[in-house]
Amino acid sequence: MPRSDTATRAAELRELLNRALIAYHVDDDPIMEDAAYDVLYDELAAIEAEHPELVTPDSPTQRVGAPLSGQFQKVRHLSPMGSLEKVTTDEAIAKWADDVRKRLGTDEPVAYVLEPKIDGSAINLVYENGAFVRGATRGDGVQGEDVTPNLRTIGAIPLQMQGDAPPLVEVRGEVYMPLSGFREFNERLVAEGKPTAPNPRNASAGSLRQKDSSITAQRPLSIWVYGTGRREGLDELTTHWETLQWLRAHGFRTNPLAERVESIEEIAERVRAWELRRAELDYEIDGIVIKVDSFDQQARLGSLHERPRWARAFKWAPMTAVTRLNEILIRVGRTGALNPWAVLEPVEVGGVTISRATLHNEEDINRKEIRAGDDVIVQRAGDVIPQIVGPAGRHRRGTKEFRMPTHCPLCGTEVVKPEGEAMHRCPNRACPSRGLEALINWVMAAADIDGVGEQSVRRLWDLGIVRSVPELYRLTREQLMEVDGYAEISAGNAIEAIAASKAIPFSRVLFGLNIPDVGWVTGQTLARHFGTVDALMNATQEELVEAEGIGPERAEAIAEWFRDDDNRRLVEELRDLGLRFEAGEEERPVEGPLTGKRYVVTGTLERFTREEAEAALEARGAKVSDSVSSKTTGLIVGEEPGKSKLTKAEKAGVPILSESLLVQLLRG
DNA sequence: CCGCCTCGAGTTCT
DNA sequence: CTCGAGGCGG
Repeated sequence: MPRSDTATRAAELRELLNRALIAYHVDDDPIMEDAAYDVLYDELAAIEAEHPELVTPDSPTQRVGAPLSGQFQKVRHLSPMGSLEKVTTDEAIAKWADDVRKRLGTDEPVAYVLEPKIDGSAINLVYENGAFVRGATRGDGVQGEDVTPNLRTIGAIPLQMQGDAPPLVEVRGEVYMPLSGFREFNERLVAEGKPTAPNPRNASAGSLRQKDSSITAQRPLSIWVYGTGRREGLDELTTHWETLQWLRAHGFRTNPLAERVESIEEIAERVRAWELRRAELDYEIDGIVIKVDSFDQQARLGSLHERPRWARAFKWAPMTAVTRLNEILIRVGRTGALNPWAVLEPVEVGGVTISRATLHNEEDINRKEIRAGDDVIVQRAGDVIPQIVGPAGRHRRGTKEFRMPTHCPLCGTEVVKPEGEAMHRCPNRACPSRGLEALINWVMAAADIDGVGEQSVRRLWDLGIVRSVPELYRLTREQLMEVDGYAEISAGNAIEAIAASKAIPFSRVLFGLNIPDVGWVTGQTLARHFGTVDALMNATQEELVEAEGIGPERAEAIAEWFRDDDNRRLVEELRDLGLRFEAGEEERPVEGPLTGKRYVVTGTLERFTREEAEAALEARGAKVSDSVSSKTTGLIVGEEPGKSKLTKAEKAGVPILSESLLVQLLRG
């Protein structure tokens, strides 16, 4: 082949391959198969090997260079890469927009551009006459590290700009690792026995700082370009939105989700829409960047402390975080169940600081490979209660699988774990933890005594003053005043509240006795069915099964509890103290306009507390339960409702009622 | 015997 | 709120 023809062919191939790269990475619309690309790439590489003088800097074969020896060079950005002021609430956005309007004049229209805030590495790319000459990390904003060889390996970064090129332009973007690529990358690391990367941001930042660009070339990196720094000869661009279009037209990968809005109200609405869409993306975004569109307005707004007044970064409170699990402790519940919980290095998740989390049971802990001493991922997804998802990355050296203690940490009794059950239990009925937890349950839940809190109960227990429910009712004001925090008046009030709680209905007394499997509802069932404690105490298993919701298992557990002499003595003691052991008014089923209906209440109501609303419904004969099923008549929804209840109601076709409808319902 | 439903129990933070 | 498990109807 004559030399000139070879040169023509090389140029053709270069042009075609570069176009294919843009189609694949930028337009997301491939123009050739991977295999075809490889064939053409090999052809070009062969020509270049034979005619080194035909190699050009923008040739796709030139994306991987020689390994770097020594440190990365520091380079000054031509114009500084500022940082954005953060906002986390709708109100803060509104306040900012207000400030913008005031500074620009209240009747001047302002348009905003919203873009996803990519969680990756901020990068500055310098193009001279259309050629990519240098790229650097953000660094401190003034100077960063020159990582040009590594950036050249990223297919989505054009080595030569498309179309007319200005003499000089700095192009800014965020290099990131797509989630799909991140998963594969970590799988490869696992296969090679290497430590995995904790998150995509670390993986991309680490990839950019490789000394050998052939390693970076193997990493699944991409870029979203979002603007320019210094630019020469681009005076025709007068808005940010136009700049994004221009960048895209010149072969840069701009994010298709970017939007231009003309009112501040739309911003709040878009922010919410994106929060929902966020989980579907193949990359992580931690917020939304909001910019005033017009360059003229941007210039007039200026900056404050190096931060532009014309832009804000809206950030969602992260719903997961990584922190150290310091210790796994055991708490023994009122039924003797051993409950492991994690002591965490305090960390902020979803706007609140988390320092502890429950870990359910041994099997669950080890299935998730949770170990004391490791860094773990803490999550607060949708719900309020934090959970530990698993270890963040590799186990630290020396951390060991969790083992439930073989003996109760409080009384030393050997722990049992019945076949097929998930929970370990301390079988000692006299275990101090059970007595204490039972007392707390009485004060906080069953009798719900005002003026005495969990901490006071614990202190009374520790001081040895109150170690049982009867002792609580024999407590004197003088004794209570030995506890910190109680003066004459508060102690007197508390003693009165304790005495008043003797009047709680029979069903609540039953709940407070700590009979296994007897809670709020079963207490009520038993009170109604048997009427008196004597009838209940002497009931056989067969008689117990007659009651609604009591099967053989519960019947046996209840009968066994009442066979125990200590328990029978407790009942007698409480009866002598004046507690109620006969069903009264409260236990009589209410007949009313809403008899036979079942409601569930979720969220915060304006005119009542949840308890008041539930009591009002029950007073009219309705049954209030706490989970939605197809049998639910209606779900009453207040502010900030539980999402799972709403979706379940929608699925089951259960009507959703507002507070005003509830009021109408109560009126009849 | 399976699947739905309900109950019990343990729980986090401000 | 969520999980585990008993109750119970199909």
